[in-house]
Amino acid sequence: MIEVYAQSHGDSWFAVALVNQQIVSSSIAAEQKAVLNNVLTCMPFNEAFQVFHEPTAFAKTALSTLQDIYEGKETNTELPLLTSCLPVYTRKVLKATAQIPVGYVTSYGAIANAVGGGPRAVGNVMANNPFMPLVPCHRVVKSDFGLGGYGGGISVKIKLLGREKRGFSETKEVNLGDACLKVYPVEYVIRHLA
DNA sequence: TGCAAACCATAAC
DNA sequence: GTTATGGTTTGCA
Repeated sequence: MIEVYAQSHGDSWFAVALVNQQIVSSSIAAEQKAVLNNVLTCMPFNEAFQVFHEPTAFAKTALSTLQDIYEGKETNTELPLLTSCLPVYTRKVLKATAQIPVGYVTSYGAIANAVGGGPRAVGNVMANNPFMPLVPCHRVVKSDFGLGGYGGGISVKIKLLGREKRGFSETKEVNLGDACLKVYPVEYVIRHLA
């Protein structure tokens, strides 16, 4: 049985789907219908689910983490993501994406460089990212610092990035173990918007 | 700028 | 197997 929890805060909706204390999918969107639809379509297997209104302690933690990310806060809580049913390449991309620190962005091509494959393949993984925004796919943009897209709506991506400004000015490299990922200050993207 | 062609893993047929 | 599909990239006019 998959448990689904949804809650609104301010102008947005947050939702998570759990199966025995592990996160199967999560989402942020402007409307309740949209978040629910997101988590449900992202669920990797066909199993009965039920929507609950009283969150368990674990669900509360997950939801509040979503909210923290949405507000641009630093989050250290590591939540258990259930990725075992996803294709290997997808997992590699998600893992790399998860390493992008707050305040920085990278490009689809840069990730492709680090984990192998091509930029479009990376784009595909983002488009189907079940763990939005736990895996910060909003920090992945086009190579010219144009926005690219976002599952929760492009305006959400802009809001998120706007709140993640940390005033960094230099590019940096993140160590992925077997490879390096180049990241750029989020300011580059903001500047590109104007 | 704008457009066309190459790119690459997945899912759907 | 084969085809269709992207949250791309790059090169060239």
